[in-house]
Amino acid sequence: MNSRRGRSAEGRAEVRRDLVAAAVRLFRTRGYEETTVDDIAAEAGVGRRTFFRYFPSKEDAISPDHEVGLARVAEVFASAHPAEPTAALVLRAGETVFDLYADDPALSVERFRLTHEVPALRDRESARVDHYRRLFTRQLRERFAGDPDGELRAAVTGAAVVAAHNLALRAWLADGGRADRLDDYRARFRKVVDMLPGEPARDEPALHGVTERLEAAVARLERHA
Amino acid sequence: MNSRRGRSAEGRAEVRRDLVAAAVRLFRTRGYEETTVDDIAAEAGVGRRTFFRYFPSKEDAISPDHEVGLARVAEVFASAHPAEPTAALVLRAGETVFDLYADDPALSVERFRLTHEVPALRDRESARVDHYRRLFTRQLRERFAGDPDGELRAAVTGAAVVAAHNLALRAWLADGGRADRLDDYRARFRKVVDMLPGEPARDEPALHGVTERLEAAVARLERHA
DNA sequence: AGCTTAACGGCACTCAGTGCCGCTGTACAC
DNA sequence: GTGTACAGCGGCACTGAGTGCCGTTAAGCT
Repeated sequence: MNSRRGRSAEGRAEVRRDLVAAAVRLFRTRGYEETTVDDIAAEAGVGRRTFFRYFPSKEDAISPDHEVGLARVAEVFASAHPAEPTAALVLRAGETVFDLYADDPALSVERFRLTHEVPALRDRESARVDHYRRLFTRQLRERFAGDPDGELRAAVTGAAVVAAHNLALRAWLADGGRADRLDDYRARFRKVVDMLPGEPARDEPALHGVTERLEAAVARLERHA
Repeated sequence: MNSRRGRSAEGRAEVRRDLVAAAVRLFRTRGYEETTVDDIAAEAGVGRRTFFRYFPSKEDAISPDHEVGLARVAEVFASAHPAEPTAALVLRAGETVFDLYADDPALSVERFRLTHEVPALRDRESARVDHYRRLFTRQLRERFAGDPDGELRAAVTGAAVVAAHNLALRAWLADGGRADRLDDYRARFRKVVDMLPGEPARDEPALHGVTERLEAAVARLERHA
C-alpha cells in the first residue's frame, strides 16, 4: 500500500520531510496548541505511532537538525589547529551554525516566527541554544585549562559568542531570511570578537582583579605625588 | 476538615511550602519520573487539583520563586541612578539573584542536583536562566541605546553576566551551599567585570574592559602629576 | 442565623508519549 | 521461484500531565 516501505534510506528521509512540512503547514494555519500529533501524522499520510519514530516530541517536529548543528560545531573544535587563535576558532564554529540555518531559510523563518509566538516552543528553543552554549564553553574550558580564571573566561566567551550568533541570526530571519543579505548578518556576528575577553596578561605582575589593579595604579600615583 | 481553609494569606503560603517539601522529598527518594503529581498532592495532604492551582506544571514544584527573582532584578535596574557605571549595576543585579538562592540553601542544593540529573528539569532550568539573560539584555539595550553596536554590547554583556553568575552559583551549590562560603563565590562572580566589553572607543586607541580603562585614566593622571 | 465568597476536591476529558504486537513489503539465500 | 529473516509501519491500550466544570465547605461579614 505504501510505496515507501522498506526503502530504508530515501524512504525514511522522505517521510521525515513530509512530517516536517505537514507540521509547519498545520502550525501556521491552525496554530501550535490547536494542532495534535494525530493531525500532523494524518496530514503527512502516516500513522500517529510513526510520528514518534521520527521525532521524540511534538515540539521537535520543526527543529529536525539540532544534533547535526552540535556535531558540526564539535567537529570544528576537534579538527582545529591548537595554535589557531580562539577568536578565529569561535567565529568559524559560529558561522557553521549560521550556514546550517541558511540551508533551509523558509523553514528557519517559520520556526523563528513560531518560537516567538508559542511559549512552549520558545522555552524549547532556549534549551536548544543552551546546548550550544554548553558545547562552546566545554571546548573552550579545555583550551583555557591552566589559565588563571580560565573557566570563567570559557563561560563568558561561550555565552558571548552564542548570544551574538543568535542576535545576528534572528535579525537575519526577522529580515526575511534572504540569501543575498546573509553576508551582512554574518559580518554583524563577527563583530563579537571585539567584545571577547582577552588573554590573561602574562608579562606583568599578576594582578587580575579590578580592585587590586586599581589600587596598584593609585599607589603609583601616590608615589609620584 | 482542613484547618487551613479560607485563611487566604498564611493558609496558601503554608500549602505551597508543603507541596514544595513533598515534591523535593519524593523526587529524591523515588526519582522525578517515577513520581506523579498525585503522589505529591497526596504527600502534601491536598487534592491533585489543588496542586495545579499552586504550580502550572510538575516541573515548577521545585522552583517556586522564579518570578520573584526576575522582579527583583527588574527593580534593581529600574531604581538605579542613570550615572551608575554599568559594571557596578550588573554586579548588584546579579548578586540580588545570588541572595535569593542563598535564602533557602537546602532547596537550592537539591534543585541543583535534580536539574543536573533529570533532562526535563535541566531544559526547564535552561529556559529559566534564559529569562534572566533576556531581562538583563533588554535593560542594557536601553542603557546602550544610541551607542554604535549598543545592541550587540547589550547581548554580550547580558549573556556574560548571567553565565558568570551561574558558574559561581553552581560552584557554590556543588560545594554544598554553605552560608559561610557564600562570599567566596560572590567574589568569584564579581570577576566577570574584568571580562565585560567596555564603552565604545571614541578618541583613544581601543581599550576594552573596565580595568584597562580605569588604569588608563589613572595613567593620564600620573602624566599630569 | 443567613448570605457571600474563595478555596478545595472530585470527576471527566483531551492529548502527549510509550510499550506491545501483528502485519506487510523488501532483501537475501537457496 | 519459493521460503525466510528483517525492518518499518499502524493500531491498540495504557499512563500521566494538564484543564474545565461543578458541588461542597469553611470563613467572614452583616
